[in-house]
Amino acid sequence: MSEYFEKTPRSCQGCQSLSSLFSLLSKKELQLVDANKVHVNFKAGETIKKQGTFMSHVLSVNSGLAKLYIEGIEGRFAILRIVKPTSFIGGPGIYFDQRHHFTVTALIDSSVCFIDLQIFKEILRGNQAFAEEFLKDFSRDVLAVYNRLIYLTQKQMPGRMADALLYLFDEIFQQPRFPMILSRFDLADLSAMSRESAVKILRDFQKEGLIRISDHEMELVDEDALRKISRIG
Amino acid sequence: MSEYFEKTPRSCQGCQSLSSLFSLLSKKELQLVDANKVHVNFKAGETIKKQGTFMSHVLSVNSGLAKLYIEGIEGRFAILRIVKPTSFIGGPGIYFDQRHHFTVTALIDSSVCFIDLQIFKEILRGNQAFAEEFLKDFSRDVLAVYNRLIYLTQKQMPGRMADALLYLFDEIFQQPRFPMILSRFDLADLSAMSRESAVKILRDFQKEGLIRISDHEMELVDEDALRKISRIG
DNA sequence: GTTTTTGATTGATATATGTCAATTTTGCAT
DNA sequence: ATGCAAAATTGACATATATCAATCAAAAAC
Repeated sequence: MSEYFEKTPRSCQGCQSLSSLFSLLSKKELQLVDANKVHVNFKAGETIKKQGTFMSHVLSVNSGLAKLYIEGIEGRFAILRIVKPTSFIGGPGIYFDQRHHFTVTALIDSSVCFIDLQIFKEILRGNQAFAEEFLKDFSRDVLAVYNRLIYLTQKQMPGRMADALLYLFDEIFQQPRFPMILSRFDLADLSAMSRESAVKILRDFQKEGLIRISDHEMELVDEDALRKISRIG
Repeated sequence: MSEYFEKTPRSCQGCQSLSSLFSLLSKKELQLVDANKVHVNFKAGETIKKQGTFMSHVLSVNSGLAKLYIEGIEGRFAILRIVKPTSFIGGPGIYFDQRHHFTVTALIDSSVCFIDLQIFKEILRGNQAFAEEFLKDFSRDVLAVYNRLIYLTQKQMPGRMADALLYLFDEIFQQPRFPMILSRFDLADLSAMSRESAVKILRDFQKEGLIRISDHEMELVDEDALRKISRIG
């Protein structure tokens, strides 16, 4: 394990990497978080949180990128979303059973703060605005899963793959050209198909000039066409 | 429209039909609910709440049965769950955008209380135990959607249909014999397949003696076999 | 009671998708 | 650089699934 505790723990006070959610905390509350957090660095490929384990902490991703996925049937995975810096990871376990219901794995070297769950809940109880914003965040995540459910079950493979690529564009990189941090396997898990099918669809997209894949880089060449494929399913 | 206001509005106080969630309210809070609710009866087939509309109220289903579904792509639906009496319907819209993100339709004659959303939120803010229980409920719903996402994308049709039937058994009727309130279309929407495919799978199940379908009644004859089909996907 | 409409059923067919096995490429460690 | 292991690719094939068109049954409307 190459996880290690940060040698020089910064204070949460004024930390630019803390999820924006925490901007609603008072100085006192932030100090409480500070005193009950652990800051850990992960290398690409390492598991940050494992589905099924006890939820002792909630997470704030300070830097890096990670995939958040449900471990499904017989070694198959469903990626719910890609986690980008300055975002909070909680999940339905916070209030249901204090367990993690997904696994989070670093895609590139990432830095994460682990905040004590009990302290977090305590602050939620005491700070109304914070609680509302937290719930809004959580609800947005839930809606994203609704959308995922619909498009994964009601579109065919090209539409699903187009959605996956456009998701990376719209939500994660905000530019049509981005590093290929997701393997074909990951893209398959993101669009609910087999690896081989993912490869074939991507090849088709490339042949038709919709995308370009060079070493470690993906470029969405014809965004409009991809959006059309997404629309017609 | 055959919806009509109840002639003799009962008080929420002591109402046996109100979702158990509300048992955590004080007398005062319950009176507040009482003063800001409307009680409406629906006939089978009627729409109780329509996706996309403004969420002015949250719902408590007092009696009857309803299907709760997302309207997806080009007239296709994804049933998230069947709503049985004494259950609460809110959804991610409460904290996200005050909109309904699913449609609820009565499967049989049903009676529903509409509780003013602002009042509901006010009570949530003031009653910690109630808020926690509400969040636990909501989280359970979210987990059910996670499960649904996995089984709908990672199992094939027989497994999905077996899951749908076992869901009706386990969660809704709690007995292997139950009225066929869901059309084949509904069962298809519940297991993410076409009507025709649903018909065929059900015919196969019947041929193999796993289920029995007589007029308006469904019986799960060989539960173990269905569970096995569910398991192997 | 008859007509009309809706839902259920069926089989034939086309398409989508997964699986398998073989091959190539790539990344990594020596 | 060299070799090894993992990932990506490919095409052939089998299977799963949707679609279509036609028929049948049942419920609702007249």
